[in-house]
Amino acid sequence: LDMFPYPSGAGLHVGHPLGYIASDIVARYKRLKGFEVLHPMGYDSFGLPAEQYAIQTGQHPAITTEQNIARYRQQLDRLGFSFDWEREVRTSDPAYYRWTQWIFLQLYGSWYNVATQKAEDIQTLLHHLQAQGTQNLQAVQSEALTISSSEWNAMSEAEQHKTLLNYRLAYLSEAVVNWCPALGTVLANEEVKDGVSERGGHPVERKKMLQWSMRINAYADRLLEGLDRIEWSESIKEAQRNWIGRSRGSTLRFALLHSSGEPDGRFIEVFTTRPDTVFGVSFITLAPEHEWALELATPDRRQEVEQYVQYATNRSERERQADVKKVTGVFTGAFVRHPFSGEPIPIWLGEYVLAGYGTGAVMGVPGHDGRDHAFARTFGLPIVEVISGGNVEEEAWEAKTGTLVNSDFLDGLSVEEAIAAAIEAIEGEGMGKGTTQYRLRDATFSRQRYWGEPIPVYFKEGVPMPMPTEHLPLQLPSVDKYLPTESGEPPLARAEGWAYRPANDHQAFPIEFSTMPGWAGSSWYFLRYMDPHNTNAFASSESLAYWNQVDLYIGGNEHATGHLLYSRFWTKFLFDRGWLSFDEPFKKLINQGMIQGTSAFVYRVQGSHTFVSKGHKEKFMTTALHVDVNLVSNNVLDIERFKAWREEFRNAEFLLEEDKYICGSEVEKMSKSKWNVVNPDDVVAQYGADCLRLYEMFLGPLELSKPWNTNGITGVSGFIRKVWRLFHHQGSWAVNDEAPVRAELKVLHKTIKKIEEDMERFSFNTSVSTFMICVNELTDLGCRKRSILEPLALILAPYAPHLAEELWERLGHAGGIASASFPAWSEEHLTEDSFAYPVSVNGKTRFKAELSLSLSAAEVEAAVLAHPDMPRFLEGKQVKKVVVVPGKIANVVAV
RNA sequence: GCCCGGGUGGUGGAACAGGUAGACACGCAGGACUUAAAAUCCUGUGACCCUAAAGGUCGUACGGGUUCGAUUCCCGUCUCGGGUACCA
Repeated sequence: LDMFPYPSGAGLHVGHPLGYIASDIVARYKRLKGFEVLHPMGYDSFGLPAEQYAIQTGQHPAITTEQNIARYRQQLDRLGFSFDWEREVRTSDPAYYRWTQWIFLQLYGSWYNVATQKAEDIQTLLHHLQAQGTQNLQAVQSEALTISSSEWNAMSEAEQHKTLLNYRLAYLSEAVVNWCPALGTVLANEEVKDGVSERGGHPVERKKMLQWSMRINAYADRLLEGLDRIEWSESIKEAQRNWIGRSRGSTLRFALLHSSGEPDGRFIEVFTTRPDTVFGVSFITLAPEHEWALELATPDRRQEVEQYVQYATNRSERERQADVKKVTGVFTGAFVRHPFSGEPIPIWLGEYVLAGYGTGAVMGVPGHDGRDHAFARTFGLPIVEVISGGNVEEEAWEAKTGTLVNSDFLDGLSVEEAIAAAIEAIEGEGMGKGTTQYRLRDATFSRQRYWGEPIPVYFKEGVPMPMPTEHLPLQLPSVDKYLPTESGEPPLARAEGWAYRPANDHQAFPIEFSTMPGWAGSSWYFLRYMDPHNTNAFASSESLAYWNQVDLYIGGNEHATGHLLYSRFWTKFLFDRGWLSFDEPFKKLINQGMIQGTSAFVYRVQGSHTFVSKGHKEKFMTTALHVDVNLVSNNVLDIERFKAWREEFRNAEFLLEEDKYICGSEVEKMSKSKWNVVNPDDVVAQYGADCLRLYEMFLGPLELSKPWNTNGITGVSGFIRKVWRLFHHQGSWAVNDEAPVRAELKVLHKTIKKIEEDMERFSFNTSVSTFMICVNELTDLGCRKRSILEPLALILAPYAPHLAEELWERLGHAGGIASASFPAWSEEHLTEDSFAYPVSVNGKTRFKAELSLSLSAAEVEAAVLAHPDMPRFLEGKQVKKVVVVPGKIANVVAV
C-alpha cells in the first residue's frame, strides 16, 4: 500500500513515484512468488487547494479535482505501475464518504468504558445511567459528573443528549481551538507549526468555539502499547510516543488560605511528576487563564494582576512561542498552605504555565526544575535544595540521582524511593493521588470549509442529533460562493434548504455547517480497498478477514503524528466495536526519503544587467537568483535559452570563465518556486519508464533523503542496453537452446538468491547492482542461452516490467509474465570447487575459505592445516588455534 | 534543551551474523573501433612509500576499550540531518 496522494494541480515530480516504485516492485515480486497481492491506489481528494482555487475562480472544486486526478492517472500509467484500478477510491466521492460519515456516527454513538478498556455502544452507557447514574461509572469523559439515576431519569431528552456529549467519542464542546483567520477555519494541533498554519503559513490564534472533537485520548495508552507490536521505524514510533507524551506523577492539593491565615475550604490542585521534591516548593504558579486567577488577587494586588492577565491573554500563541525565554509573572497576594510543613506559600501567575495541560497550576520547585528556577531568580523567590548533588543557587538540579535532604520524612531516600514514599503519603492524607497525564489533546474535528465531508448531524432544540444512517451519504450541497457568510458562518450556511426533514414530521431541522478535516477520509481508506463497491457496509467482514492488515505501507514521514496516528485510532475503535478483527492497521511501515531538488543559481551584479560566472562572484556585490534547472546542464548555463526565458534577461550581459557561464547549485526542497522541479514525464521521454524505475531505486536506500541528479542515469541506461544485447546480436534475436555450463548456472543462481535476499530486506538499491553484475558476467561469458536468459527476464520483471514483458513475449510465452512464477535457486549450482586458500600473512595466516555449507568446522580446520602452503606461512611457528567462520575466513593464530 | 537517525574514496553508495573495507555506478585518466561524432569495448583509479617484478605502511569523523580479528559491539568527544518543546 502506498499513501494515496492529494491530487494537486502541479502534477507529479520525480520525488512522488519513489515509494510507488518500491511498492510496485514488491507487489510484482510477491505475485510472481504466488501470493495474491492487493496493490491499490486512490486519491485523498478533499482538501484546501481545490477550495482556494474555487474561491478565486468560482470553479466547483469537484471539477478541478477531477481534472487533477486525470492528470495524475496519466502520469502514473506512464511509469508502469501494476495498481488494481478497479479498486480505486476517492475520498470526495459520495459513495466513499457515505462510509466516512457512517464511521463518524458510530464514534458519535460510542463511549469508552475504562472498566472493559474498550469502546462500547452508547446504549450500554444509557442503561448504566438509568440504573445507577454515574455511580460506579468508569468512562473517559470531558469532565467528571455526578448524577444519580433519579436525576438522570428526570432529565428531558434534550438534557440527556447534552449530557451524553460528555462521554461520546465524537462530541460537540466549547473548546479552545487554533483559529486561523486568513484561512477562515480551525486547525488541528498537527496542522499548526511554530504558531502559523502548516499550509500557507498564516498566523493562528487561540479562540473558544463550539467544536466537534474526537476523544482520541481514550486510546492514549493503547496507541502507545500498540507501537511495540508493529514494524515501524524507531523515529516514527518515538515521534508518536512524544506526541502522546505520557507522564506519570501525582496530583497534589494545596489548601487555599483566607486572608486571616486560616484555610478557606478551597484547594488549588497541581500535577507533578516529581512529588519527591514537595519540600522544595517555595511558590505556586497558575496559568494566567486559570479560572481563579483574578479572584485570588488581594485588593492591593488587583490592578497589577488584571493588567498581567490582560497582557498574557492578548499575546498570540506565536508571540508566546517566539520568546519562551522571557520570564513574566505577577504575585496575586494570596497564599496556600504547604500540605506537610504547613508553611504559607505564595501564589503567582506565570505565562510559562499552560492552561491546557494538567490542572493549569504547578508547584514551583526552583531547586529542581529549570523553569521554576528561572522564575524564582527573576522574582527573588527562595530556592531550597531538597536533593543533594548540585549547586541549586547556580542551576536547577534536575537529575533523578542524589539523596533527599531538607525533606522531613523523605530525608536520606533516593529519588526513586522518595517518589514512591511521597505518593503514598499524599494518597494517605487524601491530598491527591498518583495520576498519568498525557500531552495528547482530543482532536478537533470541525472545519469551517466547503470541500470536505459534511458532518451528518442536525440540531433539534439546539441539541445535536445523529442523522439516520439510511440518509447517508449526506451530500455536499451546492453553494453560490465558497466563502464564509457575512456573519462568519461556514460556507455550508449559504446552501439553500440545508436542513433535515424527517419522513413523518413537517419540521425542518438545521444541519451542521462545518465539514470534516482532511484526515477523516484518510483514516480508513485502506479498508475500503478491500471491498470498494460495497453498498451495505464500508467493507464486508469476509473481505476484511481475507485481506486483514496492510502488510507493507510505504509513505513519507511527514504523517508521523497526523494520519498515522488517526488511522491507528480509528482502526482500534472499529476493532472495539467488532467491525474489524485487527487493531493495528499497518504491520510494517517504510518511510521513503524525500527527493530534493538541486537548484541552480546565477549571480547578478547588484544594480546591473551583468551576470557573473560562479568563479567571479566574490569580486562583485551579487544577488543570487534561482534559474530553471532545465536551462542548465553540468552547471553550465545555456545562455541563449536563458535570455529567452524571461523578458527581463533579454539584454543580459555575462562575465564568463573559460567561455562558459558556470552556475552555482544548492540542494533544496523540490518546488515550483525554486525552479528545480524535475518532471518524471521528461525522464521517461528520454530514457524510458524502466530506466526511471531502476534509477530511482539505484540512487540509494529508499529511506534516505537525497538530491535528484541524473549524473548516474547513463549507467542504468547502459545496463538496460546490455540486457537487450544479451538477447540480441546485431539487431536480431540471438537466444539459443544450448545447454548451460556450470559457470553460467552459478551466475544465474547467485543472482536469484541475492535478489530474494535483497527483497526480504527491502534493499532495492543493492538489487540493481546485483542485476548489473549478473549481466556483466553473462556478457563476459558470451551466454545467450534460453535456460539462463529466461529466468533472468523473470527476476528482472518487478524492476523493469516493460523490458521484461517484451522479452518474455519474444521468448515465445503467451499470456504475459504475470502468469509465470519466480525461479528458484539451488544450492547445487552455488558450491565452490576449491574450498580454502591462503590470502595473506600478517603475523597470523588468513585463509579464504569459500566453503560448501555441508562441511563442518572441524573438517575445515583439518583441511586448512593440511594445506600445502601452510608451512611457508607458519615460518616455523606453532599453531595456537584456528578460528573458522564457515563461508568466510579461516584465521590461523601462530606463536 | 530533549528525542531519533547519520558521519566510509573526487561523487552516490556496498559490506546482510564481528571475518579480504570501498561491491555496483558516476566522474576522471589512458587506450581500441570511427573521416568524425554518437554508441560500444578495454585498462587504471582510497592515500602514501617503494619496486624490474614484487612488496609495504596508513586508512570507515575523533579518542579510548573488548576481541585472534572492529565500518560493525562498548565508553567518551566532535559534527551533520530530522523531529519536538515553557507539557510541570
